[in-house]
Amino acid sequence: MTAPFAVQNYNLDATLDSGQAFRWWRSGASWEGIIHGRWVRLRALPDALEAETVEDPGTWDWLTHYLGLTENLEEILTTFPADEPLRAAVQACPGLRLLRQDPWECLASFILSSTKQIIQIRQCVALLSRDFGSPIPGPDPTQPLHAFPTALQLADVPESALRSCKLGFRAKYLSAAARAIAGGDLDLDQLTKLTTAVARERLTQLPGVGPKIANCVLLFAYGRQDAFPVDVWVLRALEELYFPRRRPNPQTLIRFTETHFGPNAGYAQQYLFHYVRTQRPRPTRIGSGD
DNA sequence: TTCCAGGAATCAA
DNA sequence: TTGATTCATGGA
Repeated sequence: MTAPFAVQNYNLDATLDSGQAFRWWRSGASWEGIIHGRWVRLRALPDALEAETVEDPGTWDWLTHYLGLTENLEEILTTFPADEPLRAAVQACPGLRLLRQDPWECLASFILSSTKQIIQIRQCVALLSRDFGSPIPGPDPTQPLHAFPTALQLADVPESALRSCKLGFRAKYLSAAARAIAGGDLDLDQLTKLTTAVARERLTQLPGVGPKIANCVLLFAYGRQDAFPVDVWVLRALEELYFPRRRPNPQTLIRFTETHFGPNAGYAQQYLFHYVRTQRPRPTRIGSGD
């Protein structure tokens, strides 16, 4: 089943490969991934995206929602502050988008992301899905595919089995989170009704979820533009691009992110993140320079 | 305050 | 080839 979706200024490569989501594989000029338990192949066309599925999905709402196809990127960009770093970041990667992921998959993925690099996170997510996710139909019957395991499925998995997916010390965090969701202690659907601050507080009550991971979930799953995840890359971007001459303390930096970037701060964060990761050479580490 | 837990890729030496 | 670095959370 193939369908085209008209969209302007959508950078599929950058969006699917920008550390937001971890179940996408480049296949020639296309991307293959799994969204809500459905295999899908995506291809960029001029002013459109083409999607291919194995079965007739009926409605395509799950896909258009995930990809944020109704979002008006041009309008979002006009809300950015007119500063040089953001101008350069947007110019460096036009069409970069934010995805709208499933909250549980997003939360689980970022719990196991802590102190891991993107490639390792992808590996862990693949192993978890293979071992504990429900089988789903794919284009090649000899190649079994799996949905990302639900919280209910993971809640019953012994920690040792999670460790075999290379989760390391994060295994007990994922296990506890799965049990909290499966047992109803935390209702991910309810978070949509809460303010970002309160939702963040709920999320950080889970073990293994600090402010950075909570903000990733709030931004990448719930679309909260007032969630501004600060990881080592964004920290570097803020320091080098906005405060090149002094080293502000983290408090000052956080306050800066809360006010400077306007109503679409989350989008600004994504552009800065992608910019420092791809455009700029790794800074040469000079001993004890600071 | 500092260290460590798991671990695979990436660089510098 | 070896060795250092990367990643972010929580506990000792």
